[in-house]
Amino acid sequence: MDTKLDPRVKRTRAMFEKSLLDLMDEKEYRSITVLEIAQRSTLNRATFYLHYYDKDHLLEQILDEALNDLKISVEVKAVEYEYKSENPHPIFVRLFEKMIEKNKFYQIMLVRENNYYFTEAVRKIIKDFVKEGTSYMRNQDITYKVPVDLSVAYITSAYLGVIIWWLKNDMPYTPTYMATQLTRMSTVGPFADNPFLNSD
Amino acid sequence: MDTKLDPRVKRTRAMFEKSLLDLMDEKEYRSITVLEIAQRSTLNRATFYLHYYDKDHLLEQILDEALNDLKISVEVKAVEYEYKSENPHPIFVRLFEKMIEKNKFYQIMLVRENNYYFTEAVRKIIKDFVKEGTSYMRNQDITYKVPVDLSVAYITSAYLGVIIWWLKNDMPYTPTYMATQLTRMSTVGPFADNPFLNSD
DNA sequence: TTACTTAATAGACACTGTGTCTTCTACTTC
DNA sequence: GAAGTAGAAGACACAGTGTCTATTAAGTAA
Repeated sequence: MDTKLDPRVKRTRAMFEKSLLDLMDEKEYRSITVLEIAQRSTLNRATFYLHYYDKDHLLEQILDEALNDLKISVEVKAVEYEYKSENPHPIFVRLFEKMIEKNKFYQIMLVRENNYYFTEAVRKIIKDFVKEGTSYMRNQDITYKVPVDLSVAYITSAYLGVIIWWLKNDMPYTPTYMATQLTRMSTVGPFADNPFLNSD
Repeated sequence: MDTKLDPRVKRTRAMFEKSLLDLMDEKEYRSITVLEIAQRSTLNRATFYLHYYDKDHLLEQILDEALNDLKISVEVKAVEYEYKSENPHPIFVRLFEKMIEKNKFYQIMLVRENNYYFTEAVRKIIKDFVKEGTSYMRNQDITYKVPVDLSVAYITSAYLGVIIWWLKNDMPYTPTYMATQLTRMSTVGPFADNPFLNSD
């Protein structure tokens, strides 16, 4: 069903996708028109409507493809990981590596455009990862003082927010460093010696 | 300069503001037209352009007023606070109280519409609050293992994200409880006894 | 109260962008 | 080579924007 597509269709869609991405690199999404996308593609505006309902539909296709690509590289393929170690989870490292690989794309969607659909999809991926960690903790009979749903929302938002901060600031730290620091923040906190543990 | 406004102008602007807010309660911002706002206000469309450049400009005015209101209730008015105590910072509690007071507004802007301008302004308010806490820590000669800018981004995003989560879920916890849990999360972490501190 | 000033109305206008449709031409596939 | 489908080109009605002008209504100050 994927290979049996008319080569003209494949070519056309690829051109529309590339054009929108190029335009989004130059100006904000809101101000881009279907005519501009068509002209940039050297295709006719009517042809656009042969493939998409509207501009949003084209963007959605692009985002879905990117999300698929991200999900694949973050998939758990029999990764052995010891939660007690100081090393970050390899899947978490891969997330940062993917974002470096396609950093222009992620900067546009997560930072500049702050695209809700895409951001929430990335949040979901992070959330699933965070949930795995907390369910591991509960299996180890480690009890939470903070409600689990609240603490999952906390860590997920923190991870996502820092990733966006990191992209915005042109990725100043390596994937391994980032994954290590975030893991540290969500488990032992930011301090060298926790000053609050005595007064607890 | 505020009192010397023509009463007709005050009335007109208030009507436009109310109309847009009412409409945003019913449908998404994108789909609202200037004509609709005018009709809802029983005012003429041309009158709208006497006061605003466009729809975005009107929304900006509304958001600026709301931000001003929020900033005032979160202002540090000689609040005595002991950082070592288990009690949350009273200013932090006030933030949640304000959001309950105007919960419909905050739900629309921070959750449903996910308005970038407003969300970032709220983020800034939270960030300033977080920064105060970390600068207090540094004055106490408490050293950070995680870079400070990274840990500020982490805590700020976590706070903001949990606030949005809390609004989305119809504020299931009280302001004091929320402020307490978030303070706990950012200092001692989510666990009753931290299982990572031994292996550190 | 009157006279001056400014707001709001009502309707018209040009303009931009959308989404659809039709006819014609050019590929692709069998 | 013939049939089927994709894309081009241009026209269309429509919705919404922002501006402008002439007219009416409301506020202000002597």
